[in-house]
Amino acid sequence: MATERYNPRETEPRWQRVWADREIFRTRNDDPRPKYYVLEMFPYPSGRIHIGHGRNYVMGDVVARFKRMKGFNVLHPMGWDAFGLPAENAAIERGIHPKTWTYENIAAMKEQLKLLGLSLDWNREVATCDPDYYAEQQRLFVDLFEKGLVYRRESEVNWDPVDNTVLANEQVIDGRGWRSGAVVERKKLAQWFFRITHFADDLLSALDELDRWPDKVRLMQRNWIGRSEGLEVRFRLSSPDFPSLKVYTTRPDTLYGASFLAVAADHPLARLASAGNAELGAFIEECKRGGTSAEEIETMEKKGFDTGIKAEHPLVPGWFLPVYVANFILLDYGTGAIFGCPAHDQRDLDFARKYGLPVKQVVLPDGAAMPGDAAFEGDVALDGDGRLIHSDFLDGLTVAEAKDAVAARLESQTLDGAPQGERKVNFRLRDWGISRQRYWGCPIPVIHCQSCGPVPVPQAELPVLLPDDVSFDRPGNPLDRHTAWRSVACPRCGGPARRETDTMDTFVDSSWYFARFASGPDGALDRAAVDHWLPVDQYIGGIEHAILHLLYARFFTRALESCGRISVKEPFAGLFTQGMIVHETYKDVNGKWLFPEEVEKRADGSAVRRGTDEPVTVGPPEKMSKSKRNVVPPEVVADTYGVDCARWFMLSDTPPERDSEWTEAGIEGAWRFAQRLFRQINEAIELGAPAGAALPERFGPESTALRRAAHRLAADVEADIERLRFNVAVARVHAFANAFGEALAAARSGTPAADLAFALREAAEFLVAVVAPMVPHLAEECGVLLGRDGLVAEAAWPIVDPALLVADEIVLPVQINGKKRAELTIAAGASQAEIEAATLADETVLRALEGRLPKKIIVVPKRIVNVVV
RNA sequence: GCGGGCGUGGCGGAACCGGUAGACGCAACGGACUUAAAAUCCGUAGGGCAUCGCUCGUGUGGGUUCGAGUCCCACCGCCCGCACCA
Repeated sequence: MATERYNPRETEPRWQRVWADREIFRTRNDDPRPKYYVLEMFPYPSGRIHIGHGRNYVMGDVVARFKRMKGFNVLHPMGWDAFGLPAENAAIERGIHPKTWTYENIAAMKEQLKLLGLSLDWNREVATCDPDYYAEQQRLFVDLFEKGLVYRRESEVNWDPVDNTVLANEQVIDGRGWRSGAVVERKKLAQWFFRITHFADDLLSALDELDRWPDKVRLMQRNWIGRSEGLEVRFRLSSPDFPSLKVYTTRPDTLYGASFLAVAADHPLARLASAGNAELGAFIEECKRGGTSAEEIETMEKKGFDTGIKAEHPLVPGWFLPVYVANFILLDYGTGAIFGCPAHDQRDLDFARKYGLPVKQVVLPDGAAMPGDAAFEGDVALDGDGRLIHSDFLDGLTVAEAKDAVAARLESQTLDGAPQGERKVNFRLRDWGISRQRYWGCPIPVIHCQSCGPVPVPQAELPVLLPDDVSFDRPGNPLDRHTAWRSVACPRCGGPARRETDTMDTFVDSSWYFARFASGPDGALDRAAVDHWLPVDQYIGGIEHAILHLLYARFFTRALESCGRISVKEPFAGLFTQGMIVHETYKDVNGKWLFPEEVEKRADGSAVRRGTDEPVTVGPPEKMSKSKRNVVPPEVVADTYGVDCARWFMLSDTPPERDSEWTEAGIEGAWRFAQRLFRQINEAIELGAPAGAALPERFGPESTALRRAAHRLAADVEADIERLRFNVAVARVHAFANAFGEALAAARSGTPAADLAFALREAAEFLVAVVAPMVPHLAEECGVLLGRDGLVAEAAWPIVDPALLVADEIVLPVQINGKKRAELTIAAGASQAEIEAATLADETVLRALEGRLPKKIIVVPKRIVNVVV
């Protein structure tokens, strides 16, 4: 039979039109079926997409299509995380308005995304820069403000002293501003904060319930929140102007090993001490140099400066410790002051060695020999468990007991009329600074009045729209310079006032978009709809968002709940973090990056510039990026192989959470498979029973084997998709196609009997349904061949007969002393005794035993037999 | 610096809860079909010794166990995040 080849260039656009015309992916909130909300993290509209962007959308689409087949009312929306820095950079570099640039990018990327055949409800599309989106965000801000979850305080920014502008961390390169090259300083500005720490305990404990999140993400969030139980200890100081210093520690047990105290450079004590000490003043100034990022602060050389002030040890009257200012102490964490116990903390040890401070061991690790001397010699701090030594009343106690004993002692001891110690729960998590001194973001709806202070913009006057008439010819925030926009009347007293010119962190935009998708098109949060759809059943995105975005979204959902806007507290019930698509990089003889289509691979493994003999250097696979040109545009793939092949390839081989390499060979393999599948379906229709044939009474061994394989396929792939193990699902389809191919070959040798004809037909229908979520266009085409009514996209998942999933005979591997020596074929229901008897009667086993007597036989049901001799 | 993860044939990877390591695919090689090519189909295939078979083998080194890719300890390499990139 001259079977036609599957032609994606013709069929794919046709089926996409059919889906669009019939609006089958339009989701209604009043649909009575059980809901299922699948969401991929929405993209930043950076320009054009490459095939690497498509991976997580395709994964989400497989889940969405599969859940539809399982009878769910599926919500699968898409939008644009459209505010942010790159739009302003485009404005500065190319003179194009951020709004124009952004909306042009959205239009282009939407066209490209549509090529992928995703089952999205485009009616719910939003861009966070749409006024109706950020209008609601401003209303939510005011709600949070009124709830006391928003406040203003000073906090540090990266300051470029040449451009006189605030820099993002990524704009600070080696401690210098990216444009001016000036050494960056830390500068304090009054900024707006969300009180995320209000929910710290709940954000932490609720992680236990998120059982469909990866453990690693939950662990990262736990560590980020960083709950610790410790002690605040007040030390009496020798300074009359600063009588005591409060220190937070999680290791009060090591207090007898203390050798110094240290405070942050911007601690009030540091400022006070520097008053009469120019050298210390200079050191504090030096500490302000460099950016604000923790990475920069913690990797720089640890330095300290002795203030000359002494602190009296709270447990040993007359023992005085020096007080340092140190560049690695953060004012935001704890009390901004620490005591250093060098023997039991690595950072303190490095510091003590550098400044020649004593190092006294006070914890003896379990099993270690008692040192003769309290002075500790090593370079690796002992931060593990053990028992206290050289510590007076603590000697012999465990670390935990000693912590408690010190806390009890200091709680009852007073200094200046108050307890000297106080047990305290502390969090590493800091409140969320949302102020950005930039134009292209959601304006913070606050008006500053000289007499009334900061006043939220009244609901009736919202939204505060971004003005369009701005210029980017100078560094800094154009809103600051826009006097007409800035000047307003105070909503409270009517007096002259000015608008807040900070805009919100774009993480605010992405902290509630999933709730907006659930709501209607007018932009307001629809409580009933949000409560119906949330939480998102399956959220899919990159691991790089494991902490910040996900934590902020969890916070914001709680905040909205506490304002009475919605009833849900946790936004994402299921989370999956997918890997990136990587591609080889290519450089020509001049070191210039080349696009993949400019490179030709020769049979000998060498690479040359297409159409020439110029050699090309092939680099290792890296994340697809415009700058390295190792990108593959989706149009090119769609035109040559079709998007189903691209989808199939993206789902194949590599586990979805791992990075996957895009190769020409891989996409060709997908093409071959698509053609093979199409041929097999054609052949099955020719040889198999007609549509709707009655179930035969009896099935022979061949037809039973095929039916078992088909039903097993549907059951296994269903389980694989539920667990998002797409690569395994693909492998199972391949394995089934191999079995199907054999059955078809056997059937072709004669006229198939009724039972085999039925099984062939059934297998074809199962196969098409099973691959439909992954290659939906091809499946629709096969659906037509099968004479199916209606669209495969709207069909049901195959119904599996459980009787066909159980085998009556199994093969058990037999080990002797843990090494496999034989195989035993035995009834699936055989008892332990029967298995043991059969094992010892087996010829191969007896030969391998060489007459030795079995000491023990371990039978693991349906798994393995191990004979120990 | 701190937190988290990953490491299995030539390549991508499979292996449930500690139970046959290498499923499935790619590349390769051999064969069939063809005037030829493409396409397709069939077959071979971790290393070593080699006759059934034996032996080594999941980044490295130790350990627990009847049995370890899987659990524990130490180390090496790579990747992600670190609060103003999104």
